[in-house]
Amino acid sequence: MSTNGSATGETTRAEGVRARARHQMREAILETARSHLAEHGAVGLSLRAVARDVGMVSSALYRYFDSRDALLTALIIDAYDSLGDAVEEAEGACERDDLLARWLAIAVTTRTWALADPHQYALVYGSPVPGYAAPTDTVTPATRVTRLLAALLVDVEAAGLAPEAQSLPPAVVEAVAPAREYTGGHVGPDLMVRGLMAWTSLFGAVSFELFGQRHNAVADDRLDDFFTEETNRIARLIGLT
Amino acid sequence: MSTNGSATGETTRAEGVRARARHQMREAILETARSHLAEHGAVGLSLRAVARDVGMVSSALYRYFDSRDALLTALIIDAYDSLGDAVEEAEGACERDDLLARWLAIAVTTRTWALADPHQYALVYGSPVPGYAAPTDTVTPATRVTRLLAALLVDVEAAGLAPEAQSLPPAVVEAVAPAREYTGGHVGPDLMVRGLMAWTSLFGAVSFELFGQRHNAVADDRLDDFFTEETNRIARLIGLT
DNA sequence: AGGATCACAAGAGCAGTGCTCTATCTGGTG
DNA sequence: CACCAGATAGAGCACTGCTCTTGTGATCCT
Repeated sequence: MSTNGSATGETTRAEGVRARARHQMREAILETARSHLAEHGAVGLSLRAVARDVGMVSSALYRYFDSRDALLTALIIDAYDSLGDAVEEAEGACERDDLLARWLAIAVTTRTWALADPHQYALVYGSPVPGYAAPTDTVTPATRVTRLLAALLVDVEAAGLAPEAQSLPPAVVEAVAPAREYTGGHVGPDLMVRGLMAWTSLFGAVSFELFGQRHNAVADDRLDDFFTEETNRIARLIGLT
Repeated sequence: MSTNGSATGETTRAEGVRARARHQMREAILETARSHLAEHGAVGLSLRAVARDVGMVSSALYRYFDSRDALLTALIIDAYDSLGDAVEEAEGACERDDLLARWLAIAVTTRTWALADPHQYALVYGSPVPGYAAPTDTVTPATRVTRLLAALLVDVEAAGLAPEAQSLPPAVVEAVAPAREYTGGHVGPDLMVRGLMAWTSLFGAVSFELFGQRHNAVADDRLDDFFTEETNRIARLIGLT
């Protein structure tokens, strides 16, 4: 049986000093784990090193996290939430009917956040650690930014801004059915294809820049400008200009 | 001083039994390393395990590769070349003036290759192993597919197919200068921006599919169709339809 | 209040890793 | 044939994730 997992949610209530201490310990571990991640990356994250830094022996750490993977999972949720917080705040600060601003907020904030902590970005949008299957705990925080994009698409459709729809093969309509259902059916197939491509392009751009694939293609000191240009063009793709 | 590095190129000439045996040994190591990579991924690649499988003790392997990173580098070059071979062959089989076919060949072959060996794809287009700086040996094989895309863009421009150029901020023109220089200046700034976006979209799409980010957005049994739709739309972006 | 219980921490230990150093062996070359 | 560079083997170091056992101290119940 897992010693953690359930512990996260309960301890917010005042259940006793024991539970509170436990929760604080967990947070302390996570904090140093975060800094280790930022410095050495996911593959360099050592359970023992984290334990040392937090001032305990490695075996004691297993009271708080079942395994290294469990710790990594917590960090992943952490990262998703961190990105979610940043993007939601930026997007939320925009006028609701300024759809272009909302898109740009999402895009720019995502990139800024990724550049600030590349390892954290790599943890969630890089190649998954082989053999590591994302637990179901991660899916909810993972959808926070996609939910914003979905809502944006709904508003684009409602505002009648969607570009003239192309005719689509039935197979493609079926392909995007899950995504459309996610938006309550308020987004047409063509716009959904565009939206998914916008999503792909955004994270493709960030990944390429972060993982060094842009080297020798785009001037290093002009990456900002190029990204801006990209996001503007993607905005046009989904009818925002 | 490195015991390998230089050994790769020389041993093709008949320099003696010793050198030939050495080269064969290197190849044998690489072969089992390849299979280990395909099975366990990059982080799971163990030098000792490879040595065991190839029938020698781990320390002996260091005669052929200076370190685990050196072995990984060889595998990276391997992967780039494997992808380069596949894409070049597919693209080369197209009519030279059928630009759309050439694009689709590049795109489809890339995806097929990636799906066939995800770990190998992740090795070159996934998040880089932290602390690992790609040696200069890898840049040449890495450019093989981008070279094809660059040539394609040149032909698009020459054929006058490039979409009507938008006005570009000077900073963006500067940003794409390296890429344009790479094409001998035969590609205009606007088309180059489009080309780079096509490039990121392609690899963004493949990465998203491979790394599980498409889950719950695109129907699992319709990923092929969706990818086809994407490549067709990207083709339009660079004037191919 | 005393005793049972349980969460927690510590340590030893196992199997594995990358890598180094030394000793041994062997086979192509002068 | 003798020689010695090049190849191999093995021991060893410091590290990893993880388990098991033991000790300790706070909590809770009778």
